[in-house]
Amino acid sequence: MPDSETRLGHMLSRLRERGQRITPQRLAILRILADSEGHPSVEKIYDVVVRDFPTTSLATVYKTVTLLKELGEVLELEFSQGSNRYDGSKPFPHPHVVCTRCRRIVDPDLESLSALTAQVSRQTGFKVVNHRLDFYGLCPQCQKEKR
Amino acid sequence: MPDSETRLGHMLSRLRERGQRITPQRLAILRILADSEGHPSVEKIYDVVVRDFPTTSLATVYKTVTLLKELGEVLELEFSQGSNRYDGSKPFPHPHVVCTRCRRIVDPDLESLSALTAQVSRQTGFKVVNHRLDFYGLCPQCQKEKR
DNA sequence: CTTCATGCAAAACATTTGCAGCTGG
DNA sequence: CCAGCTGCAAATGTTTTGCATGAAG
Repeated sequence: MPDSETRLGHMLSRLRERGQRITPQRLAILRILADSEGHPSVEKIYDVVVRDFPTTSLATVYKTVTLLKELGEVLELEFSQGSNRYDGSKPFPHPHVVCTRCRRIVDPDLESLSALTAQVSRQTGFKVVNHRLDFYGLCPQCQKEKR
Repeated sequence: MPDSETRLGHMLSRLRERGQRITPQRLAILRILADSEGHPSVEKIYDVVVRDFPTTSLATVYKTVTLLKELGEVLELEFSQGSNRYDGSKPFPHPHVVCTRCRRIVDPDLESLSALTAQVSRQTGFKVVNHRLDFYGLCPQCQKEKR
């Protein structure tokens, strides 16, 4: 698979065409986000990056994530309690299932919400450009645990 | 309409049956939440309550809202940037439309998501107990404004 | 070389907590 | 009375910002 067709390759060229630099730290952050199955938090990304670059700071991770957000290359899932979670592999709105116990987040396969979006637009007069659909509950593993 | 059938009346009895006190500040907070068309933030509630009770503190509002949340008598809409918003008139999950410019929040009328919820449950093995569906965009008023 | 990025520390916010004093029932 | 509430201030946790130094291109 040619580099330009991978998520990482795409992210890299988006950065380059904006004249942004590719530093080793950035590359490490991009790698993690590009195939982020786990919807990592900034802290989680940081934990992995410091292994290779011990002087890395949280601020740097925040700055890079913010940059990618502006480019639309990462999807941010906001949570007011606990930290935000990020998805760089599917940077477009899609449903999530969130375990309220262990905070695991997975992607279910669902029909698109375009019909619903159109209906909302018609009804409220809003120009709808984004949406968020989360389901909350207990993941299979947490259902087995006591309490 | 008998008191027990209003949202306010219902909230009051829920508090009483748990042995919680009805203070003047609490009553004021409950009133605002009971017919909260505007999905107010804690700050917004506070602003209104201080008019009548100038010594009121933000902490008190937070504490009362937390209490109502535990009782399931208020729905919390979490936002990591900006403050959380609360709905005491419909304290069960329902879709919202959020203006990304002025932060106005309105309730569209949509079919229930029970079919979707069941599908998610089946597919992921999660025990789904809650959901959140937000649409983001510009409200009619903000579409008219420049920029 | 000249931006732009990094990394530290401090600031900014929303929210929570500890605790002395107050008050509803 | 007295358990529960209030209000102040301090603490918390996440994210942002300022700025001097460093490195990518």
